[in-house]
Amino acid sequence: MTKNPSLYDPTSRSLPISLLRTRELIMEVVRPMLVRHSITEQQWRVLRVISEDVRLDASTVAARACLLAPSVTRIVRALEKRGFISSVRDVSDKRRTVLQLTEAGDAFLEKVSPESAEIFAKLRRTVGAERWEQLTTLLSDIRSDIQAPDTDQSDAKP
Amino acid sequence: MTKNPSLYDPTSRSLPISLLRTRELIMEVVRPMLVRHSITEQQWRVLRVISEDVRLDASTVAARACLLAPSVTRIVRALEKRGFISSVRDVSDKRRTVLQLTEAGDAFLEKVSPESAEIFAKLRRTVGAERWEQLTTLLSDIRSDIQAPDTDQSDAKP
DNA sequence: TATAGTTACTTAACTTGTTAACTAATTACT
DNA sequence: AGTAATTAGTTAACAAGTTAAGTAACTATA
Repeated sequence: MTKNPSLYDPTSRSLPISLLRTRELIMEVVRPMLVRHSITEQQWRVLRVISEDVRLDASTVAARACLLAPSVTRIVRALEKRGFISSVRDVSDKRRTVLQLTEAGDAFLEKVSPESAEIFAKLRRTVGAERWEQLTTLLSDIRSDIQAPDTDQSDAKP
Repeated sequence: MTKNPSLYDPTSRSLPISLLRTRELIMEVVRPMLVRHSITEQQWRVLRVISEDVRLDASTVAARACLLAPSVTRIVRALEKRGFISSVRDVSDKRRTVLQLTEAGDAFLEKVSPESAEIFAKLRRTVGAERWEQLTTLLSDIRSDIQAPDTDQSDAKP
């Protein structure tokens, strides 16, 4: 059996693995809070995404929360049952479902907010505010690059 | 219903969500390759992790591949069946399972390697080598910070 | 204005991940 | 040495994600 360490980056420098491990480390700190409030990670993401806009259709929420459509169907049902969001058929395009935060959903976010803020403030102190900012900015920039791979068409399809 | 945009960071700057979205964007490019070689993301991570050391126990693999123990049990069985790894009971601690890459597993990694390298080289070019390095380094550093929250014991338990 | 093609979402079947309970082995304590 | 506590891993039951097929609505085109 040949050990060939030069074939791949060490997993500590593989970007997908590195992103996953870092996220996992952060979520270990955050998860207990979500459990206390009886909400899943995915439901939490959907709430956060919906709270950013007045009205959002299900597909957009799926994309922004990194979920597939069938998962969103279930999560929306759960959040609706809990009274945190409303889902209404779009009048101008009856295929679409328009999702909105309810007052109860908004109140829930407000209730959880201080706890969440404290956790992240502490994490931010641990890694240093500067580096924290650096990371969020880098991630955001890199996503833009990948989504809109700039003017270089050298190996784009003809 | 009150829209209160100041309660939380926009999701684009929330670190857990940002890490997830960035990873998702990268995996969209990588996934077709894994599908072509009939291997799941999780199996791939386990293979990569195991390939980094001569022998590794299942718990260590679980931690490094961001998987839970029961998932590792299943994945190990699948990779073993495919002949990519061997799992043997540790002689000095009979609770432990020692995992090792087989020749076939090594050959598989070598076979997939060029494809993988090409995909990542291209991604790296897209975001710029400098920023790519910056990100991997930042992530690695930040993980160290969180794992070993340095000398500040101001709110550590007594 | 039919109709072929596409889009948005849902449902169903299957696969995976998750939690909790369990077995076996090792370590710590008296 | 003997027993309690801990650790490593597995199993089983359940929850969640995934794929593929299906329905309804909309768009483009002939």
